[in-house]
Amino acid sequence: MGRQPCCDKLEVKKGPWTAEEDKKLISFILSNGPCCWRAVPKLAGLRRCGKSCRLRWTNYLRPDLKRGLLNEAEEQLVIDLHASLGNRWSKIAARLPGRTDNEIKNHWNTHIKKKLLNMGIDPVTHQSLRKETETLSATDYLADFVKHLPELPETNGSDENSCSSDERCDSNLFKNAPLISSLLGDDPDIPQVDVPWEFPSGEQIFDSVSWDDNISSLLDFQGFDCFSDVEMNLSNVLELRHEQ
DNA sequence: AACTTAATCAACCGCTCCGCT
DNA sequence: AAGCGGAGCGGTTGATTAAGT
Repeated sequence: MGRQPCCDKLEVKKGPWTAEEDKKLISFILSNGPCCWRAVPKLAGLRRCGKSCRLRWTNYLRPDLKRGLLNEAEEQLVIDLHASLGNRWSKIAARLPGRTDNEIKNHWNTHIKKKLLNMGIDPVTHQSLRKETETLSATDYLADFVKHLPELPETNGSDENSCSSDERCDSNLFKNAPLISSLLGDDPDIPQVDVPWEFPSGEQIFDSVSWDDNISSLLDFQGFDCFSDVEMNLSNVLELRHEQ
């Protein structure tokens, strides 16, 4: 006797949420509060799994969410927290108001991890990756790096396999390896891995604004131009929430 | 302009945790 | 104490977009 599935998989819709679905969910949650997720889809008139509704609300629709990339301070905080908490994204997210575990996890995997690696820091242990290599000379390090490059097919001297098209021979290969780049630079004896942190120019849509500002921005941002009924409920809900 | 590759992030899946009976 | 069910968590997938050729 197995456990009942959380929802009828034949009946539920999957994939990206439509604006209409978002509207229904927001309207329902604002009127009734986020409770009993299993019942939410039915009560809100959605053909979605309760789990999916919860995720959509907590990760995307919640009015107290910030939008846009994590700023430098937030990123540093994530790194610090990760060093002590590990991959406990929800715990980390709890320390960053307006950020979700999913958002932080994604940001970690796509941005921070790479930055730490570029800085010579192991993103798992937060220890320097260069412990073993920092005593090597630059030449030894370079030799060690090249030795560990993936094996490539033997060349037979023909043009199509010649070095010009070979990744191993492409100087661009080193462009993403700051340590190697620095070794190839002016002062190879002192590897410099001071890679600037890149922040795409995306400005914060929601920076440090109030809950009330956030929700009105949310409604604007989601492009719901027929939201007057929700907005009418909104101030009541907000007042209730703030009183609690 | 067309195609390919890489990057991003919303959403899903399966597991664990925890409260209730 | 054991079993059940709902909620939450973390890992992974896949669609979309951007960048490169």
